[in-house]
Amino acid sequence: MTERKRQILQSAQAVLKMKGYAATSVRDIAKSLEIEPASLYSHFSSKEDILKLTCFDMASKFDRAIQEINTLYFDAEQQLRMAIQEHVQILTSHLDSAIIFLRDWRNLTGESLSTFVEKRNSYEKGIRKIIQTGIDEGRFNESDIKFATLTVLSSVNWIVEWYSPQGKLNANQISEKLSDFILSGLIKNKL
Amino acid sequence: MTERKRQILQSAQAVLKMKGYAATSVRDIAKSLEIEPASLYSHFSSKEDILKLTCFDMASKFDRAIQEINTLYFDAEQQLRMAIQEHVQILTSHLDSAIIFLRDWRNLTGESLSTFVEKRNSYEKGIRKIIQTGIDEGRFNESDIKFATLTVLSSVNWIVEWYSPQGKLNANQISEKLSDFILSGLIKNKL
DNA sequence: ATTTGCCTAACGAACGTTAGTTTGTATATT
DNA sequence: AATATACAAACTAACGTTCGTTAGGCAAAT
Repeated sequence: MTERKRQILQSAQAVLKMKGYAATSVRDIAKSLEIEPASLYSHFSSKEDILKLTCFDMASKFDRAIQEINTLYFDAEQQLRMAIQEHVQILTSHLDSAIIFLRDWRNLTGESLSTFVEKRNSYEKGIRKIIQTGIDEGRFNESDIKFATLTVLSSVNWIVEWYSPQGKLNANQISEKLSDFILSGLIKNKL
Repeated sequence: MTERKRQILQSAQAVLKMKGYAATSVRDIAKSLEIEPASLYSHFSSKEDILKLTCFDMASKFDRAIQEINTLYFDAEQQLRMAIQEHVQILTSHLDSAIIFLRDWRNLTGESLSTFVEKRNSYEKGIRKIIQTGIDEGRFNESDIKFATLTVLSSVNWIVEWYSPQGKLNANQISEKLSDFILSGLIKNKL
């Protein structure tokens, strides 16, 4: 990926996050870069190519993080805290991409869509594994695993709806608060 | 609203929830009803009209629920449990509309958009008020109020991403689990 | 001399929407 | 009972616009 391509991608993402992928035209993206629409095709093969790159880039970041954490020999609580911290870190440090990744992946088509869904499920499985470990260790409540996993992911992902780099909470403060909140709902013998 | 209009609206919502508002054409909607695109305009003034009706219908359902709960003289925990139950009930019993309401409101324009955001903020304020009461009563942790509110709403709203009427959990079971989870994160002296 | 990055011009397809008309059905009048 | 009126709901045909994309060329940098 050339410097210019990365530059264009970034500008495109800034536009896409505002109106959403489907409602944003190639001409909108071009305008933000002050170039002609056709010029984009020197760098990308299609509009969907931009979406694909963005979604898969983010997916692989999450994938890398969870793979690493899953192989570490910490206990479930520590692992979950780390996973949340990494997750929040990725979201907040690539906010434009993150918003597109979370909202617009449904506009992928064909093979891209199915591969993306696979990757997403695999990540979810990584989180689920941590929670399962916590239950097996007798540390977490024996709650519905799928339910617990989705609730964790939802509260983490929603931060893109309100997070601002100028806000009073930075990424680590958010992770900590969120981890405390989530773990108090998971950890045993505390009610 | 005539019977036919309601019928068309319902069919339109079923289509819209799948591809999203922006990616769904008027022709897609018409096809699902086996009528001509132009025929839709006997019932709706524009494509956005369908979105507007859907979003504001849902918004007023939520508004009605929170208004009622806010005026009841229960304690904060009971109020929050009720609010979550009502919220889940509304989401799950109007799943198509709920998905459009949550995902596609950004496609509203002009006055509709700003009015919608107002209504949404007002609902959020209703939830926040309950949590604030809990803190004032000394029952809830003195956490960041905005943070707590958004975390509550995020975990509740995310259920539309996985809920199925055929799933093993019904609306009330989900509300209960979710309430337990959320309240364990809010209630004092339990850690 | 080749490549990179952008341009102009334009393509066909799909878009939301309008105008005007036809059809079927329920109600009111003869 | 037969006929006229009214209205709802659909139709055909088409409008101007915007869409994503392609072809081919030009200028500057390597």
